[in-house]
Amino acid sequence: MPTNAEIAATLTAIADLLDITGANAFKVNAYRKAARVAESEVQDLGALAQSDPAALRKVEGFGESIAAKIVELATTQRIDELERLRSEVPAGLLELLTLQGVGPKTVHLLWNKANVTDLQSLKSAIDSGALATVERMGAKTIENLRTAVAAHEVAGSQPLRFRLGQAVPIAESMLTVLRTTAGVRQAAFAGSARRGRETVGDLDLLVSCDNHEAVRQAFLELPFIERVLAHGDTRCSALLTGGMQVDLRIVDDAVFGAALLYFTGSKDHNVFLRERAIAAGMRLNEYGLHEAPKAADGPVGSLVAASNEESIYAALGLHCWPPELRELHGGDFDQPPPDLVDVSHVRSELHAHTTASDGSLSIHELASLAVSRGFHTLAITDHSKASAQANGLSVERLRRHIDAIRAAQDDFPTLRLLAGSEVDILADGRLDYDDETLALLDLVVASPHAALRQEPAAATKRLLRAIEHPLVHIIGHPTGRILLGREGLSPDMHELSAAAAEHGTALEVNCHWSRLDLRDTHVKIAVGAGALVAIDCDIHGAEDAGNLRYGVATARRGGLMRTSCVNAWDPQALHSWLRNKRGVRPSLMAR
DNA sequence: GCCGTTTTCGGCCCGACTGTTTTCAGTCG
Repeated sequence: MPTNAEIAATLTAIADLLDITGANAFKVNAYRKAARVAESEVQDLGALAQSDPAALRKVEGFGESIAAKIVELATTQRIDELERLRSEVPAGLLELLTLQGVGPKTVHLLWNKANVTDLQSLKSAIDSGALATVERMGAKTIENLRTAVAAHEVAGSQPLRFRLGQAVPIAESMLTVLRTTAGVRQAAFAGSARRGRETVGDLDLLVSCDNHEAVRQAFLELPFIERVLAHGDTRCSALLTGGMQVDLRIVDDAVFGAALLYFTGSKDHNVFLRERAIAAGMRLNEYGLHEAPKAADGPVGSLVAASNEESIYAALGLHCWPPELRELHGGDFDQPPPDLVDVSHVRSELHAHTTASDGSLSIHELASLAVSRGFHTLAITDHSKASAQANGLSVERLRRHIDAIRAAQDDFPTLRLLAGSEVDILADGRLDYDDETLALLDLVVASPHAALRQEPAAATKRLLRAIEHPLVHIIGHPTGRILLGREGLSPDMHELSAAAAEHGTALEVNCHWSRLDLRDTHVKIAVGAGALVAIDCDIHGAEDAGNLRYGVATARRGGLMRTSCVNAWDPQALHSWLRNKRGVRPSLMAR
């Protein structure tokens, strides 16, 4: 049965092939949008296609034709239309679409006028001079193709993605420099980084100022810029060392909000807002919300809103939705957004390591860090014995460690120190300490660290057993995935979330930018099931505290409200849950 | 191909930049 990711990839393949054949652009767009929907959908579309095909039609972007193709894929493992397209279009042409500056029209031209069928034949056509005889292939275009092919051979055909926690610091360091440029009023990063996506393809920087030229110059002189792709009066694009693309937009300060809204996206959200503007007799672009033109080709009417995002949403009769939720939500935007958890709500760290296992801070250093973060509770959760690579604690060492934690409590009157453990969930779901040992602890985080290539059914059973364990409070990084590195477990997240809700066990969003596990779609499932969620930095060193923002962004993308986030509770609610988690009801939770 | 507070047909977001062209096509976001 195809996964949602496989369905998305299939729909994208159809879109790419249709594009190259010169199909109607709106049709191509429909497939691309359906692919984006499939990728972020929390229902198992393959299973739905088999059990209730009619339900597919209720998903935004799936009409009669695309729903039928998903059913066809789920029941026959193939799609006739896709096979037909593949027989028609040389397979090697798809790779050309990934070249910088090369789109479907150019591929179509290369294929039909220069007999190019893959990367190799494109190189030959460039080197032999054959391309120069083709229409619209001037010297500059051919040189750009040569550069794009060379870059592609270094980077590979997968478009580069960068992890959020690596991209954001780069964006902020660039903004810090740009803010010192004369005439700069406001500066921010936008795009998928502002929406908190776990990986980003590029950086979008936005600056408002009185002097466009000065900002442009300052940008082009930034360190790490390897190649300038484009530079105009309002837009510059450059590649950084390492391959990340950075796009700078320069606008007047009066329209900063409109530009920020537009460049934050998502694409689908922009389309939604612009259509809403048209329906209301207005026009929306990056320069503001205006009254519609009097005549079809006439100038736009008077300005309605532009200086900030809130005023634009308000003028469209909408609530201002947070960037993390500006993805695909169909008609949801007419409703007020949920009261999402925020970085400022988080008042406890429930997953932290000391030098006793693989952390770099002592108990006292960790506690001081927690105090400086304004927290009321810190759980010390070093590794259990099975994590030998992380110097996991034997039962004897754990008992001494608990004593040391209890002894340190006296030095921190405003902070409640909890003696905890991050206990390995073994491959069969047993825990790495016996119940008698676990009962000594104030808090138990149970996490999978090994056997991360289990079959989904085995992984589900394994994690369910830990969720149902009465002494477990939190399931740490439930899938064990490493972004852009390791897929991790693929348990049935609906089943896990339902069990977590029933047993009062929290599922963790691990804030480290290489994990972000639970991921956004999993948080959404957990929220839908009414499960509790913990947001923890899994602190190994002081710098890890700065990752909180990434975990919170991931949780917000999943729609997590502060009432369901145990780290946002006041001390009474949190400690009451820890003592007897089954009994906790929302009335006990902090508001 | 999708969709509906202009609803089953006729729309579908819109502007910047580049390069090849003398007014525009293609790409990108």
